[in-house]
Amino acid sequence: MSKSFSDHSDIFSDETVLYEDWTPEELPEREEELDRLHDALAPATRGGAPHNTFVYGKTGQGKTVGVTYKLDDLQAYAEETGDLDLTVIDYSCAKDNTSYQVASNLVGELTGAKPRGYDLKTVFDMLYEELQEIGGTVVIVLDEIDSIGSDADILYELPRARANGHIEDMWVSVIGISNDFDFRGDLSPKVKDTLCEEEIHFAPYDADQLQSILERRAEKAFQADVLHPDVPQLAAAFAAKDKGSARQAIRYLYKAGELAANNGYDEVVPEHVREAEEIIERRNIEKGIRDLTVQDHLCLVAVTALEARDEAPARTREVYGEYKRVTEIADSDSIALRRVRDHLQELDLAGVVDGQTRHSGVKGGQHYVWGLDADYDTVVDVLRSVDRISDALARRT
DNA sequence: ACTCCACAGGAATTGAGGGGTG
DNA sequence: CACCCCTCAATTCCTGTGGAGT
Repeated sequence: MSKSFSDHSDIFSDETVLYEDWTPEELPEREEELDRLHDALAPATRGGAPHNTFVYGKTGQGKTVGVTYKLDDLQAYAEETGDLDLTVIDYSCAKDNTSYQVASNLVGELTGAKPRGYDLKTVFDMLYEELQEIGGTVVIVLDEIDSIGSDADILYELPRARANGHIEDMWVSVIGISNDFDFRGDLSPKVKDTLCEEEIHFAPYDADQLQSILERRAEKAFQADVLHPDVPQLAAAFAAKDKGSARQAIRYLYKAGELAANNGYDEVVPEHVREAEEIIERRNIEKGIRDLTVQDHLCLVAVTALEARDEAPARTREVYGEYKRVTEIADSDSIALRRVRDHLQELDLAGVVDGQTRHSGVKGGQHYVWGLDADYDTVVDVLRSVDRISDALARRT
C-alpha cells in the first residue's frame, strides 16, 4: 500500500529549526568570541570605524552565524539611537578566486549589473562610487575569503579606501571570514596589516559542546519524548570524530529524524543516526565526484582501475600510465603529467582520492602514492552514473 | 656524513573564450 | 574595426627536496 500524507508522523514539532539557514538566537558556546567581535565593532558606536577583523576557524563553527548575530545587534542599536548610519554588506566569496571577481560581484550586488571586460582599476572605481553613494558606516562582510587565495588586494583596498582618497566622509570596514587556517599566513604583509587589526579564532567544538548544541536544537525541533536519550550524543560523537562541525552534527540529527518519521517509527533511535551518517557520507562522495571536470574524472577512473587490480596505492607515474590507457580507450584528449599531478591533488581535496608522501632515497626522493579514499563500490556507482565516463569504465572490465 | 636521484610543485607562457571601449 | 582586459586549462621549463644507500 502506498503512503498517505494524512498519516504523517509526529516526530518533528518544527523541523525548520534543523535547516541550514536557521539562525539560533543564542550561542552560549561562543561567548568569548562574540565578546571580542563586540569590542571590534564598538568604535562604530563612538562615531568611529569598526576595526577590520579577520575571523577564522573550520566550517560549522558558528563564524558566519556569530558575525551576523553581532552585526544585527549593532544594527538594532543604530536604529534605536538614530545616531549611527550603518549599512552591512554581506558577501560570500566562495565562487571567486581573484580580487577582481570579488570587486566585480560586489558592484553587481550593489547595482544589479555585474561589470565585465573592464580592467581592475575601473571596477574598483565603480565600487568606490557605489560605496560613496551609500555613505555613513559600511561594514563589508566577506565570507569564505580564503577562496581568493593570494590575490587578495581587495582586502587592502577596501579598508584603505578613505585613506587613499577614493571616498570621503564615511567609514568602510571589512570583516573577513576564512575557513582556512593558513590563509592568513599566505597574505602579503601589507594586506595582513590592514585586514588583521583584530583576529578572532573559532576553535573546533568538542563533543560535549556539540552535544549541548544538538540538545538545544532538538528541544525546538522534535516533539517531546520522541528522541532516544543517546541520539544527540551519538550524532555529536560522529561529527566530533570527523570535523567538529555543528552543521554536520545537525545534518545527522535531521536525517535521523527523517528516517524515523518516514518509516513510521514513533521514536528516533541510535540506529537511525548510524544510518543517517552512512547516507550523508555517501551523498558527500557523490557530490564530490559530480562537481569535478572531465579530466578529473579520467584521473579518478585511472586510480579506480588501479584499485580494482589491487595495484593501489600507486606512484604518480603509474597512475599517469593508467590514465593514458584510459584516455585511449575512452578516445578522449590526454594531458601532460604535470597537469595530472594537479588533478590528483584536486581529487584529494574533494576527498575521493588519498595521496600520501613517501620517500625512497637514492632511487628518487620524495613522491606521492595514490589510492581511493572513498568506498570503492560507491565511487564506481557514481562514475557509472556520469555518462561520459561510464563507457570507458565498462569497457575496461 | 654525504650524495644523488626522481619526483613535487613554482613560474612563465599560450591560446581560446568570456567580455569591454572608442 | 582594432585593440584591450580577465580567466582558465594546459604546456614547458626548471629548482628544491630529503632519506636510502653508500
